[in-house]
Amino acid sequence: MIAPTRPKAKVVNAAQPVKRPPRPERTIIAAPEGEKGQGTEEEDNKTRSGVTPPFAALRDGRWGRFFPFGSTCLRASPQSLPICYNPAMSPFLSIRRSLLHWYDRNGRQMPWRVRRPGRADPYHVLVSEAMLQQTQVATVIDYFNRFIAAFPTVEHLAAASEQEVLRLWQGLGYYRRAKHLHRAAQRIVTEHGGQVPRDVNALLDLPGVGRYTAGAIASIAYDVRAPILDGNVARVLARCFGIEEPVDAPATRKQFWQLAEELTAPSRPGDFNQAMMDLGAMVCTPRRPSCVTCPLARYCRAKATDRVDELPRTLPRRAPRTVTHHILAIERGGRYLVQQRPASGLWANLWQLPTAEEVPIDGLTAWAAEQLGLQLGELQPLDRFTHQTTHRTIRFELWRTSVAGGRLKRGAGEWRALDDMYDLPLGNPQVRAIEQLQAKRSHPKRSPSPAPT
DNA sequence: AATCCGTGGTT
DNA sequence: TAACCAAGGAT
Repeated sequence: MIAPTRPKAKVVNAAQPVKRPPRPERTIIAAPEGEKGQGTEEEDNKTRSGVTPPFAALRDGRWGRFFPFGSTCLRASPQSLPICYNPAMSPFLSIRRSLLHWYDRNGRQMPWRVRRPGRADPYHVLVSEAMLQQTQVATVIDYFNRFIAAFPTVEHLAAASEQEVLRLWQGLGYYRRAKHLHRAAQRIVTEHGGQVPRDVNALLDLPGVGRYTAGAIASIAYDVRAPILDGNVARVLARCFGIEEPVDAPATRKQFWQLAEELTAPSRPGDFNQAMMDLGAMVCTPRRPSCVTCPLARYCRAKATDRVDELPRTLPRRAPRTVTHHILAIERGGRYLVQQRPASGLWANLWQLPTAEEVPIDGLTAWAAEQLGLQLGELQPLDRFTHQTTHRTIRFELWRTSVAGGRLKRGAGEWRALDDMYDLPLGNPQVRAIEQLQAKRSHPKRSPSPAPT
């Protein structure tokens, strides 16, 4: 099998992003006037039987009227295209119908997703959408089931402690989401009578709920015609409409939202939005999309111009910074000192063994005296590992030590047995450190540990 | 507006 | 395998 060499997908990232060749004027297709606003099934049907309406198109920020998919519409790829949409139907209507038809046969089943005619529990949608932010479906499912088992209703969640919520969130990452979801539940109980709001603006007012999440909840839980724009939708739109601008550039995000709003089906907005995301996750994938099974292939400009592997473009990212943290396992009478992290920043409100962040080894003694009020015994190296986050590569070094003097400062932590630490919410590096302590607690002498550097 | 916030999956 | 990406939001 011959694999043709493909150009790298991220052209913007590969080279210097400073100078991009001037691009032809930008054009984004949008719906004709008649399809804007709160559409209905009747409106869909009416337009469907009518004449192809001219499309409004956005060119360099100015709106004009053009015929859909004609050579005048998208200057980025002016060659004539074999577009095979039903000429009696606007492309938006064709796209909606094709996508919903595909979704009815290929849509995924999920614990929080109930197929028509029944609809999902709005509380379940709220919880799932909070968990799904920047997190894949497969990762979320087990967390969602455990979470709903622990907090079956919004009242249960509102009444829980933040520690309980964080403990169920442990391992999912972006722990601020847990705090926001918890507070959102409390406000839903006190301000909305225990009912997840149906109104997008009321949803937007909840902590942790942005434009995407508000649209997702309104459309999926209540079938309100609210648009969504997530990574999947942005990718599908960029390819389907051949949009060359970086999808994560603020200037283009506005236009993607506009496009998403006008494309969202009036009759089944919840299913339409989920269909776009399923399509992006299952067919129109970031790499090697399955165009042969794509229900939108007929309309796809990226496919017609053989640019599927080029789109969507993204802005270049900053390289993560590398830092070193020292974890101190301070033992006293079979227990270890643990403390809660600050309420903001990395692993906010989670617990940890005292960890000196970006402190050189020869400063650890002074650090412990200042932060904990303790004089440390000899430092015994136990483990070292690296941990990746989005913006940092953290090199962790784990040391076991004892208390040689001093008195623990107030609020600096508490002493716990290793086996009792799993009651506390912990980030992954701390879990690993505690597991190392457990594995080596009966062999405190020599170990194939890192040499201190 | 640019940066931060976690972890796991994919190629 | 290193880079990219994921049902984004807050500051």
